[in-house]
Amino acid sequence: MADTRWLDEDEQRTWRTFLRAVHLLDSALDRQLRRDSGLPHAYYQALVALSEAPERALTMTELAGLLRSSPSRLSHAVARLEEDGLVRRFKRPGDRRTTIVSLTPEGMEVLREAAPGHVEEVRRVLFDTISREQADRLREISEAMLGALDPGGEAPGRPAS
Amino acid sequence: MADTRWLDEDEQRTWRTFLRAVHLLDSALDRQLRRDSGLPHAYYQALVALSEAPERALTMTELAGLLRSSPSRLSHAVARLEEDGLVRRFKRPGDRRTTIVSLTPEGMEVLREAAPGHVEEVRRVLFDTISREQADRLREISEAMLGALDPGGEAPGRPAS
DNA sequence: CCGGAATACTTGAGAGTTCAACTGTGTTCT
DNA sequence: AGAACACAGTTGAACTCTCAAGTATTCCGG
Repeated sequence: MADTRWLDEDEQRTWRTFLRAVHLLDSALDRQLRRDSGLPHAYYQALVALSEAPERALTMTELAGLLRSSPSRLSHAVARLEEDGLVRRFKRPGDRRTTIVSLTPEGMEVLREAAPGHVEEVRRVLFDTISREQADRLREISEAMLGALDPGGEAPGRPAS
Repeated sequence: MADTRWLDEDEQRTWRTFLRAVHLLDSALDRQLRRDSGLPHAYYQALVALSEAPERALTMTELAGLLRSSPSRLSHAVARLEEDGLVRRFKRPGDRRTTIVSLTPEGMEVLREAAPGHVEEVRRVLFDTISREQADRLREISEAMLGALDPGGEAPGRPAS
């Protein structure tokens, strides 16, 4: 660890502006989802991932992988979602280690009800405030970040937010 | 609330890529800071804000404003920082409502020790992975987001990260 | 085919965040 | 002056996330 390569003034401003934007964006989304559907954003994302999976079911490990979540975090989350009846958990036949999580009809319903408001919020805080071209740049930048942060990670999938 | 303006495929990919990048970036920073200094990122930011203030002191309200933090969150945070001896709290003479938080020498020292590693991490996850030009674009995009998220918010300050 | 490593989670404790309610102080209006 | 209101912060409970351990299976080398 030699001398620190401090941030120059431009980098400082960029960094702080970015941090603040991300912080506010995250809070806005989380608050909107909690208010309108009772789910934190992270839990909502879990339901989305399940809804797009074949059979609307995934193993804990698969789901954790998609969400970049620790096993522990996911375990707690799924426990809560199961209590609420939004997902169901059962063992995979033939492998008693593996737990399969599947989205229940109730979970799907909660998702259907939450989605429109969520998408509106995503537009409000992001896509309505930047141009199409800026969005393209943002994606490139995000992909570059993922290079360092998520080596070997596939690009996220396509379907419904 | 008329028909939902769903995200098109490009927007979906951008959104998900961005979300994932931000999530990983945040975790990386938080983990690095907790490991190396025992402070969560939010607490570190509070110390930074104080260190840059005149007299290294701010009122709770001022600090909450700079950090875009709720009064409650800040109150809990400052309570913890005070227990650790990194900040001190006292009432403003002449206004018994107002609490002033000031950075202690110990707090300043913790900051000094944490800063280099933190900056390295910021470089690693952001500035080393994108070009100078992308950084400029990122700042513009972040500023645009802040237009919707933080109406009437001044641009963040300049000094040390 | 047996013992050690790897896999797939789960659990519990400790922190941090949120939300709603509450306390104590200034301000304002009449 | 007095009532109503606004302001500045704090508190407690519920919840979520993290980290370290622990449990239960399955895989693998000798």
